[in-house]
This record gives sequence, structure tokens and C-alpha cells, in this order.
Amino acid sequence: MLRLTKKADYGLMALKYLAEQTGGSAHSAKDIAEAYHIPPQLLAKILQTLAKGGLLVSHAGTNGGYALAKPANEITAFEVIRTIDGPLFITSCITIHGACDLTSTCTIKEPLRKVNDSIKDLLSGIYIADLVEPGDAERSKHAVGGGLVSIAL
Amino acid sequence: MLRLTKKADYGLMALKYLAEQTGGSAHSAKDIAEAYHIPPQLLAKILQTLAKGGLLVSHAGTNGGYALAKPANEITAFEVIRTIDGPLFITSCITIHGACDLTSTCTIKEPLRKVNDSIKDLLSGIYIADLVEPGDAERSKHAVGGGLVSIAL
DNA sequence: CATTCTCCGACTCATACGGTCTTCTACAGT
DNA sequence: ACTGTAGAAGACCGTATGAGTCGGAGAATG
Repeated sequence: MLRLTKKADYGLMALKYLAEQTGGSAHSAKDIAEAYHIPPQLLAKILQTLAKGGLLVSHAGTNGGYALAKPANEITAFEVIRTIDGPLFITSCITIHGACDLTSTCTIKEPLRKVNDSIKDLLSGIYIADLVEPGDAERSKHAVGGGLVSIAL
Repeated sequence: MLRLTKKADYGLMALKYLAEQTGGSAHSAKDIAEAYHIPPQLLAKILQTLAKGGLLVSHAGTNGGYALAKPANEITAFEVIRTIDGPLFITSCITIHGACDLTSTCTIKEPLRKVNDSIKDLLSGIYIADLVEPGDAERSKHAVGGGLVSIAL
């Protein structure tokens, strides 16, 4: 159920890595890939996608690499996942157009959309900085609704 | 992101349909499929899975079909999804064994597991009966934490 | 007993994710 | 300016899995 793609996993790992490295110097895709033992070329492609999405800035050439485009506490897990996996939704009924091909017959669309939104809020409340310091209190100021996400059908 | 399979969709729709039909008489897979315009044979297979999982009872032969094995307010969306899609998790890191192949290097596993649990709680608070009567107050007595699901990294 | 209806398991097909390879472009240091 | 390094971008392939199909087994009714 509710599978997140490996690409998004890798992307989050890479961002966390970059967030940990203090000092704005760039880190190459190869370095990050080796640190986590993931395929370098695949990670490179993911980082490219993130750069194109505006979450990373790339710097070509010797001693080049990638760096965060924004502070780690301003990048949400939701942004990362959406950038990599695209604007997919919990159910095939919910499309970018907001209507499914069975709009008239599909009667569970609305409740599921609520669930979808709740999960979206959940992920929007998680920042890269939170991944770096899991026990830190800093995050709470960003957490959505103080860490609570409501669900009402 | 976070895609739910079409099968789970269909399964939820079918359960909702059965929950709406008052009177414990059985309804054939064909009837439900026609009501929602979904491939009959595919729905049949989904219903088989649900029956095998103990959520439905099947009755073969003329005038046979399926019926809910439990009251609609005792079947959660989480049960349905897990029965159909299997015990999958939000990320490939989180397996049934609890460990990923990169246990040592993958540092974002723990936060994501929390997210995974939150989503699980979210879905566990939704009952088939809630889908039938979206505006009903009845559901609130079942809702997890009064409709709130906490997320703390 | 036989026919019809329904469930049931095995099977095929398509999509897209995961991963790789190759080529081109841009920057840094000498 | 030259060269080596590193990113950018595209095509490409294998495989896993989701979506959908087909023939058979079993049960109830007449």
C-alpha cells in the first residue's frame, strides 16, 4: 500500500546529506552516491530533476556539484516527492483535472480526496532539517498544526 | 506520489455498495461491476481476495454472490487496502522484516517509518460505514483520536 | 440429473520503475 | 587556450507489477 518510489527515497537521502554538510560548498553526485551506496548515474538523474525543480542549484566543472537552493528548514518532504514523482495522487480517480472518468459512478472519490489532502499536509509538515535532527525541537515551529493533522470525512 | 492501486479503489467501492444494500442477501460480482462500470472479471478477482482475507463471505451457485462478513462500521479502509495490495509500505526501505538492505547507510528510514505509521492510523480511522454516510455523526465515535492523527518525528 | 449461474485459480498483456550507457556542454586550474 | 573534471540530457533495456482476460470447478435450482 501507498508505495513511495525509490527515486524519491534517494532524493530525500541526498537532500539530507547536503543539509548535513555545513558550509555552502558543492558536493558531487558521485560523492553522495558513494556515501549511501546507491547507483551514481541514477542519483545524478534524480539530482538533475531536483535542480530543474528549483530545490537544488548545480555547479558544473571541477570541484562542482550540487547544493541546496534554499535553507534545509524551508524544503518540505512533499516538495521533494512531488518534484521527483510528479503530481500523482493517492487514487487514480483523483487527477490533475480533479475529475475521474467515473465521476458519476465513483462514489468514494470525495472521502479519498480528503485522505489524500491529509497525507499531503502530513508530508508538507516535514522539512529536510527535521531529517537531520530527528530529536530537535526546532522543527516544532514549522510542524503543521503543532504536529497534528486533522482528518474529517 | 503515494499511489493507491485501482484494485483497492474498486474494492472500496464494492464494499461501499454492499454496505448500502440493506438486507443480508448476496450480490453477485457482475451486479456490482455493472453498477460502477468496472471490468466484471477484474472485480471478481478482487472480491475473491477480499473473501479470502475474511472481509467478505461468498456464496456460489444460482442467486449467489458476496456479502459483508462483518458490519460496515467494523471494517476499516486500512484492512481493505492491506488485504488487496498486501503489506506494502510507503518506502522500499521498510520491509516486513523491518530492515532495509541499506540499514546502516539509509538515515531517513526512521522518520519515514513514522510517516508510514501516521498514514496507517489515518486509514485505520476510516470505516466502510463512513463512506456510505459522509456527513453522518455516527463515525466520530470510531475516528482515531477524534479525527486527529499525530505526527512527531 | 442436468443446466445455469457464480466463484475460483491460472494466465497474458501493458506500463513504468529502476538502472545503465553514451554524448554533449560548461567550468576550474594550469 | 588547453585539458580534465563534473553536470546535463537523451536514448535505451530488463524486470517487476499492476491491469485485465480466459477456461474450468462447484453449487443451487428446476
